[in-house]
Amino acid sequence: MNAPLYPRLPEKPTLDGVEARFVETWEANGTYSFDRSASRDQVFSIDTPPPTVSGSLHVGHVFSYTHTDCIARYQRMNGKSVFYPMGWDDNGLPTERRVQNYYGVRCDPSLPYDPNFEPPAEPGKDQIAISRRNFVELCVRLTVEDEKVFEDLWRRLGISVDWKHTYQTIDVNARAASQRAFLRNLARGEAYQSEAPTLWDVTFRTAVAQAELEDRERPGAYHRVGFTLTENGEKIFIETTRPELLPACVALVANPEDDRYKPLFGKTVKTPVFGVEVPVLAHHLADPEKGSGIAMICTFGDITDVTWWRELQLDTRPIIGWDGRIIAETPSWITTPEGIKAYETISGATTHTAKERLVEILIASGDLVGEIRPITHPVKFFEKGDKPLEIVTTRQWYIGNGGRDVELREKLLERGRSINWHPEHMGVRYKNWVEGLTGDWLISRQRFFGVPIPVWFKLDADGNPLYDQPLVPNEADLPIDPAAEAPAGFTEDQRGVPGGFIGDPDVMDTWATSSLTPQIAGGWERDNDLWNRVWPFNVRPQAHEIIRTWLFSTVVRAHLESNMLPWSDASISGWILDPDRKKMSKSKGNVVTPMDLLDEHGSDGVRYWAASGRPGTDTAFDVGQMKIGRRLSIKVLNASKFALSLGASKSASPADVTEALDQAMLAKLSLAVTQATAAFEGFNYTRALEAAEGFFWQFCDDYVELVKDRVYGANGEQAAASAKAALGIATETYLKLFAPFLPFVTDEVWNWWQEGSVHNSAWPKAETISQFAGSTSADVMDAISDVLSDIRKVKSEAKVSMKTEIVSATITAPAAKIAAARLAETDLLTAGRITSATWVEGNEIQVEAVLATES
RNA sequence: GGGCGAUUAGCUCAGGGGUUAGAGCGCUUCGUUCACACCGAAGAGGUCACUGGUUCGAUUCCAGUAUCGCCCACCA
Repeated sequence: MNAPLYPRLPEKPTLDGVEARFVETWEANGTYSFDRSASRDQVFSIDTPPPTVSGSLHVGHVFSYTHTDCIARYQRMNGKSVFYPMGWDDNGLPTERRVQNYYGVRCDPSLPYDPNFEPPAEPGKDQIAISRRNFVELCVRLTVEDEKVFEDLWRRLGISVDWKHTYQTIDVNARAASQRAFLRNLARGEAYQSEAPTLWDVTFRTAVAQAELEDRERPGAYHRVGFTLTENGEKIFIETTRPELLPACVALVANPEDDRYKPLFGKTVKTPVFGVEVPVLAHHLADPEKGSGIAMICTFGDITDVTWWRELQLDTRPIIGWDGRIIAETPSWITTPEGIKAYETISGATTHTAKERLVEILIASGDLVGEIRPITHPVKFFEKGDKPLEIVTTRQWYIGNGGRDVELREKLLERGRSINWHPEHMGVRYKNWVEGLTGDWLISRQRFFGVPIPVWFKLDADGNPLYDQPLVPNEADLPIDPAAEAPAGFTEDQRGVPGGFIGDPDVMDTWATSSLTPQIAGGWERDNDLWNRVWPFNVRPQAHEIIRTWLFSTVVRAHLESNMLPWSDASISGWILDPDRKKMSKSKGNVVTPMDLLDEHGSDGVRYWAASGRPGTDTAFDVGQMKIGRRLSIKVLNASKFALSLGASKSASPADVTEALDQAMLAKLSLAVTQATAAFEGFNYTRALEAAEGFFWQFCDDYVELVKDRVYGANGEQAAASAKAALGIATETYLKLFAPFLPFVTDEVWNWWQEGSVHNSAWPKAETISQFAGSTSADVMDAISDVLSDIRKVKSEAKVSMKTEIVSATITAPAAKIAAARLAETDLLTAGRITSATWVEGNEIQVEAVLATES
């Protein structure tokens, strides 16, 4: 016996233990390390989405991160140094909530920092008030634990990130980058403060941006209320769903074309009960079809009110406070005894209670007429909130995003058109969003666990903040916390004192930080060497529902700071749907734990399912697909073992491949490589997988069967060598084609007979493989497969074993097919166990056979 | 109200102006136990949502309709 060709080839291949082993090997060998010596054109950089760590990972994460990983692995094999960092989004409200519940604490920014604070082992009944810095420390402590769990899952799934490059959206670098970018926006006049009507969540007591809104259908009711024309006492009826805002009424409005109300324009009416005189005005947004065709404008019931208030330059008469309750103090514009009395009954009440009480008063006074008509209508909510938003006038920070600047908007639209969208139609969502912007980007939030707005305000002699002259820190000192540090030229004991200063109490919107993920991960202004190798990034992978938020805001920041796109390509993934075609969500109880899936179906199996979900397409959660992936992995294991045990050679030259069948198979392989490569270049991992899979099954089912006998030497040494050369090239190549999808099994097989990792090997080149195919066409392989299939059919229909001998066969086929198939006639007859064959020209492939009688 | 996408086999999905529309699962039948029972082979199964139009030819292109999903909208 000769020494075995491949000593590492196992007797009985298995997937058991493969995942744990390679997770360790890859880490130890730095298989996925980013090569910092590569120049920008040799780098492929990925702006990885940072998952929210306060939640749990679900199948949707596994799905979309696999897509990106397949692309990353292809690029790495294709010779790029792949910059594939991982971020954790641990900034913002979800983490705050989790920390409050987990430790039983709440943040009180007015408290001083306590360096010795330790949370209780068990959260107590009453929340303990702690300083912002203490609170943030707890947030960091908890998120570090959560992030470990995430990392373990990603490693197990085979996500090929370089774990030396991680960031948190609350870490020092992220805070410094957010503050630096903000200060530059401020210096250039792109960031500004404004005292303006703001969408306000009364539960969280924070402002909310346009991008964070969602509509929810809520019950409401039309109330028909009479106003009195000042000049003659005539009644004008309006319909409103918010009668409690009557004391905030500043005008009535109707459409300028509405003949019913034309005579009233310019005149005044008095509000019922409160007796406040307000004008009747015309505006094109007033819809004659709605209600009675004339509406009351209040400050502020909805955002149309804000538009009217701004465009018609109306008075401001707010009655709703930051807590969502009617302001306690009776407003100055209510002067009649009846009005004051009515206001006192609703003062301090929630809007809900105020509505009930005021309706009673209006009914009693006869000003509310007819039936109250219940309706269902959409109401604006903060996407994370439980109560309808109110509109409250507050001082907030904004960054220009084109919402109020036509020129900037056009530039941002142009940026959107320059992105390579995958799939292409996703670009429309960007366009729609930018065209629909109605205001600038509100970035300040009245929360604690976030990046502080890095400014202070000087206090005048009376202790009033001078908001128009913010004091800013030096960039070198970032990040700073204005609640804990004093500005230059001041000392901490001057905080809050007349003539001293105060820190801006607000933090930035979470998107104000995550809009800088390329800058944070890429070392902007922190590691110029790294930055110049990765910026601008190649691709932003993300989900479609956050195009308006994450994607758009990242484009805005890059445009303002660098005057360029942050990446050339955007790869948009779909959602996971449950079998009812609904988006999977926790509340429905249909979320499956990813780790359980990996245990059951194997990482490669789960990845196969993920990779079969096409770019941008919502995909059904389907364990069937995972089982197929697992089956494919096992097939790769067995087929490879067989090919190698047959003597597949490691280093063949084109001259070795002399047999037509072998050449035809390699021609097919070359075609598959061409298709897979083109698909990957277009970010279409699914099509690349299909190309690999299509080849592989034909290779297993037909080619291997056809060469079995020849490779053992049935037709001589040279014919056997040809098969061994072809088997070797095919095995090496399909392992590479599958490597981005099935990283574990492919590296396992690679290790049996090659050095290093398949993931660091070179992506196959179609031209190289076609040299081995010579002039033989890929069609020849298909013709042979077709005839082989018909030979099997004869046996299958006769219900006999495939091993049954055929004494003689008549094979009918079109001339071209005959010519092609006969190039491999010997292999075909051997595999079909056909003693003699007659070839006849005809329209269709058909095999008639005389079967040997079974012994 | 505006926009985008989808509608193809029982199921999950590909495809594409040109013979007979594909894959996997499931199903039926058969086979096999020195590559693979986490196996193999063969087979059955489709009016390509509907209505028009362009074309020699439409499942494919165009227009409209319906249903579903998503995004957006000024929600009195």
